[in-house]
Amino acid sequence: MSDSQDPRQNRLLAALPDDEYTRLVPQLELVSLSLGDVLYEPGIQMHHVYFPTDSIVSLMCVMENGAAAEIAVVGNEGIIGVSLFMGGETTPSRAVVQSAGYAYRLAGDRLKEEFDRVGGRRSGAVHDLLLRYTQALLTQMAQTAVCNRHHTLDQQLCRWLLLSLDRLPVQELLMTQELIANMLGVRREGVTEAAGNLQKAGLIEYRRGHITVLDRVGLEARSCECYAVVRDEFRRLLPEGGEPQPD
Amino acid sequence: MSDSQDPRQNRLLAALPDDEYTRLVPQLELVSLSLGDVLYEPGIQMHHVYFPTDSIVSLMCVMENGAAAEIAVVGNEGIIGVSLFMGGETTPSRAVVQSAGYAYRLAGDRLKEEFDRVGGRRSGAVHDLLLRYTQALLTQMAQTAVCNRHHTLDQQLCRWLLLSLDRLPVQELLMTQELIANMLGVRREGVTEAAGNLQKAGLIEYRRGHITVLDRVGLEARSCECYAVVRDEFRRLLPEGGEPQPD
DNA sequence: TCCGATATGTGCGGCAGCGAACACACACCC
DNA sequence: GGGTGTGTGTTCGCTGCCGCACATATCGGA
Repeated sequence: MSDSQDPRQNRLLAALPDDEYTRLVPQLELVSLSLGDVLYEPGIQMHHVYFPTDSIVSLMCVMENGAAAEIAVVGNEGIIGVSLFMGGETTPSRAVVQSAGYAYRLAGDRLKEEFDRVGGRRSGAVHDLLLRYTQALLTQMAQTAVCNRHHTLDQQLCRWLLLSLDRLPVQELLMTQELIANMLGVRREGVTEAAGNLQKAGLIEYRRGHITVLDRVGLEARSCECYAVVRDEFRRLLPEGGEPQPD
Repeated sequence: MSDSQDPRQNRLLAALPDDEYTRLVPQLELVSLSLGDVLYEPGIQMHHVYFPTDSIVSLMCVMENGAAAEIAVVGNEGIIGVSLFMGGETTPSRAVVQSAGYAYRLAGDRLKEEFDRVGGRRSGAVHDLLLRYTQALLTQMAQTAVCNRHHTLDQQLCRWLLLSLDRLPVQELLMTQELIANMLGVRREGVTEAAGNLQKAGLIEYRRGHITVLDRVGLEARSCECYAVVRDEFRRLLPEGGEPQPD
């Protein structure tokens, strides 16, 4: 996994001009993230932002009674901890590692410094890039909201699989149905049924915590439009678009 | 309504330091917004941002089949058109006037100018304020997503009424059940039933497009926690908190 | 004052997802 | 290679909301 050891595996970092990038690199710290690790708790002061390379992190909204739902997913296209540069310092949501891997982390005040830097000639590449990412994040949340309202579990599962897949270098997810249910905020049995449908349709293969995607195009067809909306908006707002999809 | 003719009825404008404010004021244009007016369509280039004074605007996410859902509501605490300073220029959502009234509008490039201004001594008050507002907006969207997932229509109606009420100078809404249903992305009949429940409970009074809130505290008790989460986050992030509530 | 448009109330069958309880089956470890 | 824990499949009745169809009430203008 020497690939994950290159900060520029993260597409935000990769999109920075060389001078900004070289200024930041020495401050980046490679960290290994395990499934279930919690990067942020609601209301707790954050100290770092994270740039995933081959890990995936879910932003979850947790309610008083413990019920929860994923509101966005962040992989190598993004950053965890936008509130550190947005000015709020904390958020009411939780960040949980959904797929183990690596990320580079950076002290919040270091990022802020770079974010606020106007620079002699160049006008804040870090600043502009992070704001564009944040707008993409807004879109993802908005789409999640409307998706929760209108779409069936089958469709949402497809969307979720695709969004995760786009953020991984492989076509396989290590993920139990229980965990997926937690992310989507539904019953585990519901996921069992939906996943069974997809398997019967020959779109995925399931074996005890391993999901392999067999027919990506079929998944997209079965997914609600929310996946495409989010993907396209990321492509529009961020360099190199939503994903370096092979096909 | 001479009150609505004061830009500082809008709490973002009110929160600006005097020099920024006086620089902006001459550029502000008072506009009257009627129920149903559309300020932005998905993907269309925006030219202005809007600072509501006594109007309310809903941000809607509209799907291919026409189904829609509100993802956030903006009143005198906020601004419509964050993508103009976030860098995206457009959004995939629609902005619809939910409650008629006034707003001040400002050319996008003028706002951007002020947003990017670093200023001699002061470090971008406009910049920081708008980013904090945007973070609050993020929270509102996130909470909408989880609310759509987990809460009953009764609870959501309460939340919606309270959020709208906080953004109005009066305790009465001009709003048909049909429109509310559109906002929430549910059936009109469902709203009829939920509103009937609230009326039976003595919390509101309903008469053909007019909703009067009789027992605000009761509404809050019946609402899901989402209302309080959003309100508190606005209070935390923005000067003077979520609302100048009388009680 | 009456009419018509518009808003609201109500009743049906249907379905997706919930919550609980249980049977099975695979993987891994000793 | 046999157990044990943890994933997965399946069943039940129940509820909340949908989609449709229609009855009634209210407002505002001619």
